[in-house]
Amino acid sequence: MGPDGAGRRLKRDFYRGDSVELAPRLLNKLLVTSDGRIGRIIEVEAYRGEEDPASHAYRGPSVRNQAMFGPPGHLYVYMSYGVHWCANVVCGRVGQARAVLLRALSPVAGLDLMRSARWVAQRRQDDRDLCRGPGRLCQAMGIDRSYDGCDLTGPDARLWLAADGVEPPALPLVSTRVGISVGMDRPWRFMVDDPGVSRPVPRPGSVVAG
DNA sequence: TAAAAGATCCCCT
DNA sequence: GGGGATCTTTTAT
Repeated sequence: MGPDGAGRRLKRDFYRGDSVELAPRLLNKLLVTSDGRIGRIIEVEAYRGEEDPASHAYRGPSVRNQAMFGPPGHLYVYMSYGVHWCANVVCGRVGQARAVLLRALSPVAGLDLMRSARWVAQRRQDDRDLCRGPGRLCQAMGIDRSYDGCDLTGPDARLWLAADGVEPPALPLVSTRVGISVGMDRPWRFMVDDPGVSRPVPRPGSVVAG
């Protein structure tokens, strides 16, 4: 742990690789907010710009996906079905539109803030569901439209990633991505099997290693 | 006008 | 722990 109690903040160079290469390296890293919320990344999906029919960037730049085409180390936030926000870590080079969707965290710190951000009227209040799923993750961490395009490496960042010495799994769970109708053949979903959080279940017919 | 990188919620066993 | 209805923005046709 670093002096701020949340490991060392990742720098720009960490994000320069391709999304398929970066995604498994994000596992077990910490997602940290400036108000003390910390979660360990346990599930991600890689999206690959113009080469990936499931990517928002497949048909080129638009108002929404602008951040995906920008520099690495920034965040791309979009609204899914008018209901929930989803957060992606932009990587690769400018113009490539590579990004990794953050799908689940294991809560580490600031759980009271996460709970108050999420449980307004829900009947079922289970800490295992606090950051499980891209929508719940964003709600718990306070990520909304105002975070779209923000720099995760800037000195005044409200949100960043950190490493605390816990390495990514040597053999992560791997499967096809969730909720897409094209590009289903690509095994670009990566997971840590965290007993503290509901077990992620790869879809039938998917490739599973480890 | 229709589809979307559905997930989340409630209700049920 | 599992299944189905529902939420309502954004983009593409």
